[in-house]
Amino acid sequence: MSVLDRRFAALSDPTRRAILERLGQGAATVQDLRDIAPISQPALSHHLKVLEAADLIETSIVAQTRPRRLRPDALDEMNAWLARLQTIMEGNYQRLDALLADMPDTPDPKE
Amino acid sequence: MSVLDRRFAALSDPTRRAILERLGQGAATVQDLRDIAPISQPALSHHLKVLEAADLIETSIVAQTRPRRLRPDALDEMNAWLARLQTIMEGNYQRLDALLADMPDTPDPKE
DNA sequence: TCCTTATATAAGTGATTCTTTATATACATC
DNA sequence: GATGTATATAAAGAATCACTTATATAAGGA
Repeated sequence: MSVLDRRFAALSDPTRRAILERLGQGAATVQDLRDIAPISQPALSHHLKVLEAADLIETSIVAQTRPRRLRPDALDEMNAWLARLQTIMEGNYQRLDALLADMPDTPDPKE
Repeated sequence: MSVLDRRFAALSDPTRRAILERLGQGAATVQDLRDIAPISQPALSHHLKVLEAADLIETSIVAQTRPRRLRPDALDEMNAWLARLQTIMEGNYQRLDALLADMPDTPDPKE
């Protein structure tokens, strides 16, 4: 499973999207996130693990707490993929050329 | 499961992303898509069903064939969600930059 | 040391996903 | 009507997922 696979899969869950939106306002611990959904603490920790496996968030260590924050470049790859497909769909070749020129290599969605 | 859930989940599979990229070049039947991945015809039909349930593609009927094409507005909602999160993130980092610039001393950059 | 807080991990369960082969349905052509 | 082609659906199995409760680990404070 590629990182791109994991990222899209991670975003397919509304609880995980809510976590990301909450982290958009700044770092948060598991306790801080308890009220984003009516689930158990282990379930929440599991969602965080999924998000971290997708390289969408990162973890620091402060005493017993593990504040999570968003990775700034996390969405770039997905945005690039969506933009490329949308550009193809819209037949906007100028934008496609610009996008491809910005890319280091031709992205291959297969792994 | 919301449409947004289904869309992100649909994109988490590389075979389905390959199908979408192929459909970016125009409508295609199941037979046209056979070489997208080494899977059986029912498996391919299943992927198409997932993509259609996510409102990413639509189906027409031409004799026995069922040409699929991309739905032009399919990616808008996902783009909007990603753009919003990215905006939140960027705003957060701008605020962080401002905060660091205001500080008299270099804070501990430990992460 | 003992207790509390914060988080992770284990174990188990039910639901969902992805795949296959086999079969059914719809249409075209002969 | 019989046959071939295109696609869908059914059935079944393996793998993964999302959740639970119970427990383990790690650190802080009395």
